[in-house]
Amino acid sequence: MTADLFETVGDARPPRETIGEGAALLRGFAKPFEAELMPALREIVRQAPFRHLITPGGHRMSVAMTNSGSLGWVSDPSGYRYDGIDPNSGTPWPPMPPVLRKLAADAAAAGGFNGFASEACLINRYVPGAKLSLHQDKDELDFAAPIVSVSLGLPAIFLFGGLKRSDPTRRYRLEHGDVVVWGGPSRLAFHGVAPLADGEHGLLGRQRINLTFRKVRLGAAGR
DNA sequence: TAGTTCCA
DNA sequence: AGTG
Repeated sequence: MTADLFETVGDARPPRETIGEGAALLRGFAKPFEAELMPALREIVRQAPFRHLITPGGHRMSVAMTNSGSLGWVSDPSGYRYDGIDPNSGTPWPPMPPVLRKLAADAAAAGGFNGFASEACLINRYVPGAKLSLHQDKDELDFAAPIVSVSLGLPAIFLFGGLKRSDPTRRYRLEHGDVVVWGGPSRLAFHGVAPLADGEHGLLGRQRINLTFRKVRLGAAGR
């Protein structure tokens, strides 16, 4: 009867999960932004198409990337760096749309970090089989600011470890709309993504899109 | 070492 | 198949 209805309507998972010191998983946080988000992403990708970067070790990354904002993360045989210019076009990365800025700032605040003004939004596209091995985000100059990671499309297994590569990792299934925020003592935590399982997502099809927001430069510039 | 592969 |  009605009692059965109420039992199945309630949330099975908590909306906010602590996954480490200064690290939170915000389930479904990006859902309210979805309608504005999708056209904004389409426009960014139109101006700066996804491309597969080469690591300093000479390997082609399975994840395809592009950027939005005043700075973008790039990798080539000479190393990792942030650059204001898209090496493919020779022109600046597409500006970060207000909806992306707002999503990043709101999520950071919900994760315990007020005043987050991201300068760079790295956009990663995973197709089935694509993965990101365990690594640290340490090319930024400002480690006081957190990392904000937004999941869209197919679900993925997120690996979250400690400050040493050898630290044990925990696995979290991230679904469309989930946001992970890590900073403070977790800012340099090793993390990665397991090979994407095949599937079909109603909005994005056979792919996962991840947005990673970072503050790169030191100090008040960019705030 | 934001890589791949093998093996317990 | 997942983990280390």
